Amino acid sequence: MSISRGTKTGVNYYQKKRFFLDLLRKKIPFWPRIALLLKNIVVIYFKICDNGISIEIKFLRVCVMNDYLQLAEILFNEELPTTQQLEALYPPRDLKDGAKVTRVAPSPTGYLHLGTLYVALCCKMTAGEDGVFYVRIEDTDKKREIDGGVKNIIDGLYYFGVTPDEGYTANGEQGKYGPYKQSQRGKIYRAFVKELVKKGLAYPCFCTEQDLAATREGQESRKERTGYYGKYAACRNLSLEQIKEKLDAGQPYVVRLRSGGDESRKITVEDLIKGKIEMPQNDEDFVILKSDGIPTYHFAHAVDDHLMRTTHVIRGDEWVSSLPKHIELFSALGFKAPKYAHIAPIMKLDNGNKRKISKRKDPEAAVSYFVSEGYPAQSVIEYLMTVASSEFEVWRRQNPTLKHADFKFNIKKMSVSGALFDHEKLDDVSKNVISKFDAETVTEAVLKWAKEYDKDFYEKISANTAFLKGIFSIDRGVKNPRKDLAKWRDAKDFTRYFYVAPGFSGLPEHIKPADAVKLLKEYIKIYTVRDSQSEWFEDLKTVCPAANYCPDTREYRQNPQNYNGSVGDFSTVVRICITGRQNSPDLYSIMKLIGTEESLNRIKNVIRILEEA
RNA sequence: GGCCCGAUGGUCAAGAGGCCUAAGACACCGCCCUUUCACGGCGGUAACACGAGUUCGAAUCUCGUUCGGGUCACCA
Repeated sequence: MSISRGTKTGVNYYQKKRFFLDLLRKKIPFWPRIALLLKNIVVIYFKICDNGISIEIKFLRVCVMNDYLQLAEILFNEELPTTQQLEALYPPRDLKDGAKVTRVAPSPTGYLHLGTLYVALCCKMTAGEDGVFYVRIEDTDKKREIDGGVKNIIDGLYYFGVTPDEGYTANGEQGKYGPYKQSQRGKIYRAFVKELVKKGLAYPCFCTEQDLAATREGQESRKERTGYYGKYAACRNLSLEQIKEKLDAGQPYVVRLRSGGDESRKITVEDLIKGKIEMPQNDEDFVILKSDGIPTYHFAHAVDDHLMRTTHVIRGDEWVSSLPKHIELFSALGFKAPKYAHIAPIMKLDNGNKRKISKRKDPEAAVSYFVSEGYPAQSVIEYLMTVASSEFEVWRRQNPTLKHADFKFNIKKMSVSGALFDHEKLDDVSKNVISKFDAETVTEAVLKWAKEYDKDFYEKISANTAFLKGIFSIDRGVKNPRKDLAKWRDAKDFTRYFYVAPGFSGLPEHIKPADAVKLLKEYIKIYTVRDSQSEWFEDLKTVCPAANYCPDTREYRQNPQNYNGSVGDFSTVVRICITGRQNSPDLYSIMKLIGTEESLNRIKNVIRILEEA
């Protein structure tokens, strides 16, 4: 991070320039101007005697200070810590060299957003073992705040294992850099605003909404850049008397930064993800303290991230455009700016156009969606990791058993533009995750999910959990497990035929119903539960000749013309009888699990249907 | 509209002037394995937005066009 004009002293380039311009433009009334000049002379004299450098710097401070000092006292007539005290209260962190301090700063306006989770994950991965990842609550907009908003967010973060080291945690506030809720940091913000006012870097503005709308309209009709800057900054040069008058009249006001920026000059920011970003300097006198005394995001960001000693500000890239404001703020406050990393948002396809995933339109925007669908937390995190880093998947294949946190995450390698949310990919990732779970884990998870999100299903499966576990034990725990389940909600359909006999939806075309009937009739005569799958299969083979089906698949493949079908086809018929589908886990296990009687009933039922047809 | 940013298959992406006849993953299709269903293995379809320039040589650097995204509040 760098700024095109360095600031070596307490007073920056903007201030110097502004003072001279104001002087030249005669914005300062006549007598004070003379007074200023007189004082000026003295200072200049001093400075020349001293060391002869930075004459104008000292003079600004001395001359205008009186009014500003008074203003500050009037505006902030309360006991406030000094900024020096605050600096001492929140000293630089004692961490290993190169350790990173990151944070996620959600506002409690609803549920946890997928984007917030994503950013939080990147923050936590960046902080790693040595660093600190903390949660700060940005509740500076009281209008949008909702009840339980903070809890929603923290619970969500914990559910997905993106647990903070500091700030808002499950155990309440933790850490020495708090409070971590902006609504509780009023004095801190006001202390810094006061300091700014003292330096002439901030001033009260009494413009009403209507005033602002009017200037905006004027600007628009003249095709000028809109905003509160330069000559449009109506309250910028109010005299102390004028301000007092309005204050006495009880007019509400905001505090604005007195910007020293020049729109024709550029700032350069080295973003960790996007690289070099060049933008015009900020020249807007934007609001730093709202009329309710609460700071805006911009101001809170500068103060909090400085005081909380954040080293890496990782946030959504919708913030890129306010970077000039933040840079100027850090400079005005005399803070060292943190490193920035702006993450591209997760997008959605909407009518062929990409757009940011939206709370209103997309169920996936709320992480609660993934919870209610029954995606294991780990699946969502794994998926988010694949989006965050293209190297993650390769690493995962090489290290199937390690935790995602062991992956060496490099935020610099993140994609510059937004990725489309890919449901199919999520399902694939999740199937892999679930396929590695053991039966016990799956059973418990499904039970837990169903209890919360599908009562009927829960009633059904909780009656006999051993049976349920039996279902999930089939083909599980082997070297290459099946991948039937992407989410717990899938379990309902997946387990359905274990509980109720399936409907009959027909045979594949190449199997003649008459043949099927012959085979099945023979089969029910001999069916009995066997001790092994191979014995079970032998039974199928034994029945085959009844309809001239070939018991040997290889032989059948070589001479299909000699047969009506193969033992493979017959097993499909049985599968359809038992499960109602052509695709299921190991049939032998299923039949064993549902029991001989039920198996025979299902087969008999299909025989009847086929004969009636 | 101003200001920023971006553009490689349907999707996510590797790619840093010659290793590019452009990797890998998802999806799709085919084959193999297999006692069925799967799992797995192998293979296939499919991309450098367009136009100039720089260069012996461009997916890669520059400019322009087009398209896409973000942002322009007393919201974060």
